[in-house]
Amino acid sequence: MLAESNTRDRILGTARELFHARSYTDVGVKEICEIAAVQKGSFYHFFPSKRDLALAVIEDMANEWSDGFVAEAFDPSLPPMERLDFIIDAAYYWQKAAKDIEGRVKGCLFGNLALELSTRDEILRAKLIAVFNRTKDQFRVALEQAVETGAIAALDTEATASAMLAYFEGIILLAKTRNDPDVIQRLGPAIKTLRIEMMN
Amino acid sequence: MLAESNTRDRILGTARELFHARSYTDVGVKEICEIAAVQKGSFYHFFPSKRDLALAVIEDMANEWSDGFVAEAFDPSLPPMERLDFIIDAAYYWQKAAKDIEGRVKGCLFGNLALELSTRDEILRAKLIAVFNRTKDQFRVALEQAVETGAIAALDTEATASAMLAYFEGIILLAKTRNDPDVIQRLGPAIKTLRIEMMN
DNA sequence: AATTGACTTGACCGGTCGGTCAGGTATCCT
DNA sequence: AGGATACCTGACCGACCGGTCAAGTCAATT
Repeated sequence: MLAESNTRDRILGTARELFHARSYTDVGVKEICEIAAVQKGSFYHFFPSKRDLALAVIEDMANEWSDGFVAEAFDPSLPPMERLDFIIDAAYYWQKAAKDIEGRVKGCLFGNLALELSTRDEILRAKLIAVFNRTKDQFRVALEQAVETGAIAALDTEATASAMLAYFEGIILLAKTRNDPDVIQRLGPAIKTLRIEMMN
Repeated sequence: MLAESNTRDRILGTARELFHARSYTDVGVKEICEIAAVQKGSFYHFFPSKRDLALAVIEDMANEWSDGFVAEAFDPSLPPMERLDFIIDAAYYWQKAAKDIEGRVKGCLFGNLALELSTRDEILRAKLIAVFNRTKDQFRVALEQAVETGAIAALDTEATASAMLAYFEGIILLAKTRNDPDVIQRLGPAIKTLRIEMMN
């Protein structure tokens, strides 16, 4: 087999786009199938249920996110605090591209799904937590190195990393609500001012 | 008429609770009617559509939010920077109460609806922006007074207020995803460390 | 050549969705 | 008293939802 089943990938790809642009509930499997040019029955050959599709979408996107977007921004050869600017920049350009092309700031797929589904499905929620934790750890490593190199004063790197992740998701939420990517550019750099001291 | 139509209020109240606990799409008007003990036809006597109900819920909750929760936390007799601790505390106790009673951190109704609906309905989105703006203005006033009284150095109060709102929503998003109100308590106080300098 | 099994097709299912409507009751105004 | 208006009842609607299934197709294996 040449393409290792591109049908599955087509489903996965269109589902990801549609879920991101709208929401899980708002997008039906019928619509996904039509756009992916796949028959309903084929869909259910690859995914036992719509929920399992969501699981696969998260997994798929999480890898691309960790290995692409985040990995590039958190480039270890960069000075640690500069990585924060990089990830803000990356988020800005990404959302701006969506706005320019589709007219809409789509926000963070994980944040969107987290608010929509975390009260409904524990397994989905666990997956989302794992994605958030991986991103938080990237922040934490950068902070640890910044402390080591003396770029910033000692602080609670674990808590501050979580705070930065929260702020990151918060400004994207606000940018999506206002449908204005500039929010990220304007508010983003302040992520470097967040500090949580060590508790004794 | 004694109660000025408590039917409408019952619909509004149960809709608010259900939308908050789950989501707009996930809750049907049938379910709302059953719990509110109202007939379907009565529902559509008071609200032309489910969307208009959402509009009314936001309006209703926004008033309670502004006049209750936020107004108390942003008590003008408090030192300005202390108000920030108050609103974090209030958010914490609110989410903790939900967790203790219902087992779930429900998050911020406005944030939830913003991510769910802002790509789908422009009027709903405008209403949500208005709510966010009112809250942001409360942050801004507190910051302005803090600068006036010399409690903090001069900064861009408008931008910093937006940043604080974003951080506020971000930690609530994270607390909801982790289903852990302590996230708010741990990360919340760092809201005071956020700073955006004036642009020249 | 026969068999297997992954993949595809498209009709079909029961259930639920938001919304409608004809009819009824209670209250207030004239 | 009579009528208008506000509110309520519950059966009903077409559309759409996620999901099923019997009947294929086709390429690789034996």
